Amino acid sequence: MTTNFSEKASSLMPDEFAATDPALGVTPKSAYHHGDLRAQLIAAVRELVESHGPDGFSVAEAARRAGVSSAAPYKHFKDRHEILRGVVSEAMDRLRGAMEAAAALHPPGSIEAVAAIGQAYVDFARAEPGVFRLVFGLTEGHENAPDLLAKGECCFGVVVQAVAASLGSQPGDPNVQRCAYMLWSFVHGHSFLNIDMKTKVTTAEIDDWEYLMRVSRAILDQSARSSK
Amino acid sequence: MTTNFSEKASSLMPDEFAATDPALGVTPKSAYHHGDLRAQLIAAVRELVESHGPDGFSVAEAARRAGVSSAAPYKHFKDRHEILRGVVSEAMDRLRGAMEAAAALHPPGSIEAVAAIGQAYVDFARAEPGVFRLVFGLTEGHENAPDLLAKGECCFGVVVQAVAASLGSQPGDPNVQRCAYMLWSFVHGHSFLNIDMKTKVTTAEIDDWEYLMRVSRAILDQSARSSK
DNA sequence: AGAGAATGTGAGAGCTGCTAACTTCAGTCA
DNA sequence: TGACTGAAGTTAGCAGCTCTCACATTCTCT
Repeated sequence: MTTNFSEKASSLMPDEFAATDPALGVTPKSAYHHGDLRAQLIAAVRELVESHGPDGFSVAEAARRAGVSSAAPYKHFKDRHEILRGVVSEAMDRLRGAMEAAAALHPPGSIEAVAAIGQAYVDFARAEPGVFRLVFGLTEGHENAPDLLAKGECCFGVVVQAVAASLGSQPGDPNVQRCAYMLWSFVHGHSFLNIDMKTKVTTAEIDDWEYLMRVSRAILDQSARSSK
Repeated sequence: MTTNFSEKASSLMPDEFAATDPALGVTPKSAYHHGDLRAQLIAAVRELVESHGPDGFSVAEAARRAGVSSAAPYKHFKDRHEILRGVVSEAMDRLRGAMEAAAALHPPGSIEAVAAIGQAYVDFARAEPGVFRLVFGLTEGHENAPDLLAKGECCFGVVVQAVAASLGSQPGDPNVQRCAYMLWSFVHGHSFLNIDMKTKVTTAEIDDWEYLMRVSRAILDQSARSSK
C-alpha cells in the first residue's frame, strides 16, 4: 500500500473541531476530548474504502482525517478489522432501509415490488462499490460477528417478505425461501459483475428495470408453476 | 496485518532447491540462481491468498516461502499488485478450462451442458474461495490489465457458446448474449453467497445440480419464449 | 574469453498496526 | 469543595511490510 494520502490529510485539523459540526449534530466537549470520534472514524474509513478500494485504507490515515493521533482509534476499536466491521454494519443498515423503502413504493405482492428491491440493491452497489464489496468480502473477523450475520438475514428477510406476498404463501415456505434465494443470487451477481466491469460487452446494453422485471417474472412464474 | 506467518516460514530453505522439483519439472540452475522464481512466487501467493484471505498475503512472506530474499520478487514483478494479477491470470485460465471440460461431458445444445458450466463455476468458487474472491475483487491495478479483461471475456464466451447452441441461435445474437449474462449473474451470485455464508439459512438446503438445472431451464425457456 | 543482461543479495527509508506509559478531562461522592 | 476514577486523548517505540539502491553472481551471446 504505497498510496499517497497526504494531499488531503491536513484538511481537518484539531482546532476546527472546536466548533460544532452541524453534519453530525455533535458538539465536541473540548478541544482535547473529541466528542464523537467513533462515528467520525467510521465515516472516514467509509470514504477511504470508497476512494481507494476495500484494502486501500489505513487506520493511521483515518485518524489523520479525524484530526487525532494514530493511536486514538484503538481506544474505540480493538483493531482495524473491528473498524471495518463498523463500516459494514452501518452499510447494511442503509442497504436494508433502501430495499424496504423501494418495496414500499409498489403494491404489496406485485412483481414491481420484488423488482424494486433488486433495483435498490443494484443502485447501492453502483453508488458505493467499495463499500458493497467490503460488505460481501469480509472474511477475517467475520467469524465472531453474529450481529453482521443477523443483519444479513434481515436483508434477506426483506426479499422473502416480498416473494411470499407475491406468491401468496408464507415466508417460512421452502418454496418461498428458495425463490427468494434465486432472486438474491441473481441480483447479487448482476451487481458484482456490474461494478467489476469484467463484462464490458453486456452491461452497457442492459436496462436495469426491464432486466429485473424480466428476471423476477421468470423466477416467480416457474416457482408458481412448480409448486402446483 | 498482524497475521503470524512465521510457523511455516522455514519449511523451504534455499538448499532444498538444489534438488529438482518434480512438481514443477524445473531444475534450478544453481544454488544462487533460483530457476523458476516467478512461477513459484505465484504459487506461494496463491496458497497464501487461499489460507489467509485476499489481502492476507505479503510479498515478503511469499519470498520467504520460495527461499529467496524479500527483494528478489521485485526482479520479476513491478509491485505486489502485479503478483496478484499473475495469480488471477493463472486462475482464470484454470476456470475457463474447468468450464469447457464440464460442458464437453454433455451433448452440445443440451440444458445439461449449460448447467454443467455453472456447476464448474460454483465448484471452483467453493474449492478456492480466496482466489475466486481475488479474481472478482481486483480493483487496483486492474485498469491497466487488458489481458485480464480479455480472459474474462473468454470465460463469458464459454457460456455464450453453450447458450447459443441450446437456443439454436448465433453467439452474436443479443438475445443469446443477454441470456448468457443472466445465467452468469445467477451462478456468480450463487457462488459468492455460498462462500460468504451470509445466507446460512438457505445454502445448506440447496442441491446445486437440481438448482442449476432449474435455473438454466427457467432462463432458457423465457428467453426462447420472448424471442418468438 | 569477455561484455552485458538477468537475477540474486543486504541495507535502509518510510510506511503501517498496535502497545505501553503517560496526560487531560468529566463526573461522582464523601 | 476537592480528591478519586475512568474514559479518551497523547507521545514514543517495536516489529513487519513495501519498495529502492548499490552491489554480487551467474547466464548468454558473440
